Amino acid sequence: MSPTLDPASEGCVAARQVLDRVGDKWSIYIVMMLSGEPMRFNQLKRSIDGISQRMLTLTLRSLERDGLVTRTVFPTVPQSVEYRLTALGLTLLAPVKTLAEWAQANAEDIQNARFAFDAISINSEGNATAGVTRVRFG
Amino acid sequence: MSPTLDPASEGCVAARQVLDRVGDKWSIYIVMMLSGEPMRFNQLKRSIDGISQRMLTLTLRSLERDGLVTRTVFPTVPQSVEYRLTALGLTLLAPVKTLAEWAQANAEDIQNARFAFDAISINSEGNATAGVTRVRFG
DNA sequence: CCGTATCCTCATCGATACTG
DNA sequence: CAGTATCGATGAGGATACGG
Repeated sequence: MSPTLDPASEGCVAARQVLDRVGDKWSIYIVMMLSGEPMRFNQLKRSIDGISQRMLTLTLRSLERDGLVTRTVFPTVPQSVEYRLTALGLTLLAPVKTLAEWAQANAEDIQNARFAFDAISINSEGNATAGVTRVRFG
Repeated sequence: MSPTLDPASEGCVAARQVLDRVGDKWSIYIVMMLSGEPMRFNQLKRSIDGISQRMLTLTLRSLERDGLVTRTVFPTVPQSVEYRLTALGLTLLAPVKTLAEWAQANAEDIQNARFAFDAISINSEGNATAGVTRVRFG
């Protein structure tokens, strides 16, 4: 079909930009947590297992900077801060879900491929037939 | 619509798995380069600007391990090695393109949001009205 | 409650040099 | 041509402590 996409092409560059944005350790979790309702800082912190206060702050700031999330301070005592997806942030959910669906659909295949690959690696790969060293499975 | 996705839910975990797979610096470029035709090692190296021999090898191995790419050695002199997307690897192109399209559609909005955010940061953020410190733009 | 500031660790990645 | 081996720099990210 498509005749090889040049890495300098718009599509490649664009893809990498989203990945730089959302490919880090925590952004996805935060975006998905906010997909339903706005949440407060510590509420997010408790919901996302393993995230440090530092990384939650940093990731939220960066999402806010990119216009995906708004931060609203309520002058209660003690203060409370609410984070909410913007309209732009909401549109991000669709492509992310597409990605998640691909993952769920193919997780098993990938697992099998890994097992097969690792199994061969252990056997020190020896028996290549006619110069072809391809992983075979199934 | 959706009532907040738990980060431990399948969708979240799945999404992070793909991102771990394809969110690194070079995988996307390689997958997209191979989307049209199979390519040889140095051919890839020349095509992907800035990639080191080391990272090309590592990334290709990891793609091979996950069953996204096949590696075929031809016993020519000097030897040549051909990399090709598997059927599974080809299916990855669709979700990646979805992501790329989102990026292209919203790149400008994100840029504007960044400019706005950075501008406010410089002004030392001062004038919050009624406890709300939201970035406003447009 | 919602952060910021420091320190420290570990993985990632580039550069370089060397083999079949 | 297609790698592997080694080293060093950089930065992401956790732990902890403190401030508004």
